[in-house]
Amino acid sequence: MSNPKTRSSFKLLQSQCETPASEPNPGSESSNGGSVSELRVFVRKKRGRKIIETQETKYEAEPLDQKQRGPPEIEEFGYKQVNGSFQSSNASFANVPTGEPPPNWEKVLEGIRKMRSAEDAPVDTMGCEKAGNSLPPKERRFAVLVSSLLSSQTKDNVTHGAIQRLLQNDLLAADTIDKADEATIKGLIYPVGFYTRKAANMKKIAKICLVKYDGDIPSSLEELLLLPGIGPKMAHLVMNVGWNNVQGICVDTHVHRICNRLGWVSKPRTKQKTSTPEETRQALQLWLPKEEWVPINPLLVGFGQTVCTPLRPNCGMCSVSDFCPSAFREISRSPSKSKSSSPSKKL
DNA sequence: ATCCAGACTC
DNA sequence: GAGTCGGGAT
Repeated sequence: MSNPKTRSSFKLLQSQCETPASEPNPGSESSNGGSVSELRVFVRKKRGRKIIETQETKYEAEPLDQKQRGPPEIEEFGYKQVNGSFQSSNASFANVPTGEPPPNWEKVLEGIRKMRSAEDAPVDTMGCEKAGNSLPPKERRFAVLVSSLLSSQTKDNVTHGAIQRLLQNDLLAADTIDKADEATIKGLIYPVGFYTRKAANMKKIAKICLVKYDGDIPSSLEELLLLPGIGPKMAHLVMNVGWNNVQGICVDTHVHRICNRLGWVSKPRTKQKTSTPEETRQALQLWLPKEEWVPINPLLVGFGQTVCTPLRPNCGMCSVSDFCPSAFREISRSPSKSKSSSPSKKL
């Protein structure tokens, strides 16, 4: 059956724009850009939370002060401080999986691929990057960032419409968004999910990109994570699509849920399920070969929307249920709210 | 009325 | 860890 309500943001991943690896990385330079006049950007990490403020005063950037706060929570990204400035972390990231792969994982993956292809999944082949394709690299990357921001919790066509309206109004670049009215942006991106916050985040992101990255986007994972509204999932997506640089697996709730059902991930040194997508990502990266890091997402997203659904997984139609420890075992969620003694009576 | 799904707050 | 945001689909 067709699946018209694909809300994956990962169509972005499918058609990889040709991004020369030799592209300049303005964002990876030190954060002391300097010569921008009147603007002030504080980027600071406090107990793992983002604190980002922008004001119309003087430019000044503060790198993360991890020393003062104990061990950083993103140490695995290879974050480093050198003379108070950021350093690109690509080289320091250990990307060789060393953990023990779960049994039959290759069969399971192949089985899921078959299910997905048989189902003519429409998950991809269009997307916001189309709008960006005609743009020069810097603008294209910015469009990718905005598209990612908008696409979360939003269906493809809605996201696409919003991007088109932004494009028509010349509001898909850092400088123009920075000047634009927040209410205008809000109106243009409606009805994407959480449009109010996203409009505000777009303004902040535009300002930060303008001041700190000369209108480009951050080129490292940890700097992307500092942008408001950009969390682990989107940061990895943007690294993949925007920079063609795979730093980690893009784990959303589908990947999180399915990997746990399959018994592919667990908390360190235990057999307990992971409790967050971040935890899942780290556990998965311990053993999954890197060639699979990008394709695993669109694969499991589609699978998770059609077969291995959150509420009632269709184990009966799943060809890999024999390998799945959770097959036919997931019971309906706790009927927490049903009040009346007889839940079947509805009027 | 419930579910969806990512980032963030408390 | 639970609640919040904001629509749309069911």
